[in-house]
Amino acid sequence: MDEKKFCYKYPHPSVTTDCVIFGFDGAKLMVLLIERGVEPFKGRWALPGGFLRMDESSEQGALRELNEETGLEGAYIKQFHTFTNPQRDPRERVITIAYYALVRISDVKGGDDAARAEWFPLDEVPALAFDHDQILRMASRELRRQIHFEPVGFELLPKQFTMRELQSLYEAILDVRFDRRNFYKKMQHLELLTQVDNGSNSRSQPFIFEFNAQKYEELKHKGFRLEF
Amino acid sequence: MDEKKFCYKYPHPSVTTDCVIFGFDGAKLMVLLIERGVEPFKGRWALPGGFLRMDESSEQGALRELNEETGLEGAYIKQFHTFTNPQRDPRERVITIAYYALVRISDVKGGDDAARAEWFPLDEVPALAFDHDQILRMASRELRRQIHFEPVGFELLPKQFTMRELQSLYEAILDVRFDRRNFYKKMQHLELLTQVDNGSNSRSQPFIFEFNAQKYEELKHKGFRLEF
DNA sequence: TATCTTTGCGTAAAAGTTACACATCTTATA
DNA sequence: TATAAGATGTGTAACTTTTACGCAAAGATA
Repeated sequence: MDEKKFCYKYPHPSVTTDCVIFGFDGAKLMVLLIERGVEPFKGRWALPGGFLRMDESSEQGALRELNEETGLEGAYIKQFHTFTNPQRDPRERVITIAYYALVRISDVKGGDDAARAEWFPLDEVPALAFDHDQILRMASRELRRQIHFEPVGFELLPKQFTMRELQSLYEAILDVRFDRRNFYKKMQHLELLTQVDNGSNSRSQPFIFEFNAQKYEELKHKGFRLEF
Repeated sequence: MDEKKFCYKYPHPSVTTDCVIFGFDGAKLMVLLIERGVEPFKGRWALPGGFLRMDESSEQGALRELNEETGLEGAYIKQFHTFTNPQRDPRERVITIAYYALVRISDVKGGDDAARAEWFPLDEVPALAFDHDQILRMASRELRRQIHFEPVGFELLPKQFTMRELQSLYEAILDVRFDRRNFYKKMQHLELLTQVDNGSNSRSQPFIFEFNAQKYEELKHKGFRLEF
């Protein structure tokens, strides 16, 4: 079955989508990788991804791959760059449209694929297959940049969370430390969070918050910025 | 000559690069468009672009197209999105890797291509071919976003310029008005500009400035932000 | 000459950021 | 049980940045 029946006047590259799947375990930013079962780079860790079908957009393709790998539907994904180095795949010319996804680790189930999948702390990722190191680096940089302008962090947190959890998330992504009290006031001032009545209003039982989706959309449009 | 000799087991999309070429005429942000000479969309205005060759990266392809169209070498270009809607080209599946370029209008010569090319003010661009309206909108948005963080504006200005010209550029891109005196002080404080000795130090002969490339790189790395 | 515009510089009020202090409540520990 | 340790929500003063506007000097305009 090596029949090649799709013919063109000029050569065409193959097109794939790859996805950097970010999660947050409460302390560190994590990345989901899969172990390659075939050559080239057999046994090496790589980003999940696959070939783009002719009837789907790259976004649909990335969501499909994400679903096959994690069981998730409709997660937040963002296209951030297309990698086109002619030598990036040793077999043939392949360009890849790269996305990153923000997911809740607890929502991820084992994928359909038999491939072994594993979460790695972002700062402990081993050398990856192909140019995936480069893709991962750019994804991290773009996520950091995006989170300055859009409060996308909540995609990584459970629906309800404490101020400390939110702060830990931002500290992990931006790799900085904030003063707990100033962070608290800043967030309060942004009016992005809604306080949930958790009954017990005691001191060491921290308040529970939810993101205010309406305010989020507003800030996303008006331009939001988080700096300390 | 309809011989199709490049054959694959699975169908492959065509891959092109399109480029939104921005210029600044001293008052308005401009875009360079070309008039299509062939169907589909014959006679309509479109973004310059073309097919990606198998031995070049998309960046090389975009620079090549830019050179063919404007005669420019090594201009500033930035990849910002890849458009993959399966129906975006009525003939066949084509995905396009989109770039924007920042150029000095005065440096642009007529291109090699016989195609008619023309500068349009960004807010007076007619309906374009394919999905190029959408591509142009996203390019404008991304440029606005980028200019908040990186002082790329100087790519659009002559090497030497006055403070008022710089302010006009920022006002045109961001579509806002600044207080002349506050803009002046802010720029001074950033230390991004070098004052050129233009001999006559009189009041109504404004100072001439140049961008300080070293400081530019520094700010680009550290994270720069222009807000008023 | 008189008037207007442009430019560079100055300054005070408002807003935002930073660095802490503190009382309260819970949990851990002796 | 008493005490120490840690976490949380609130407050506040010093400092920096942003904003709004005044002003004099040098052309340009009439």
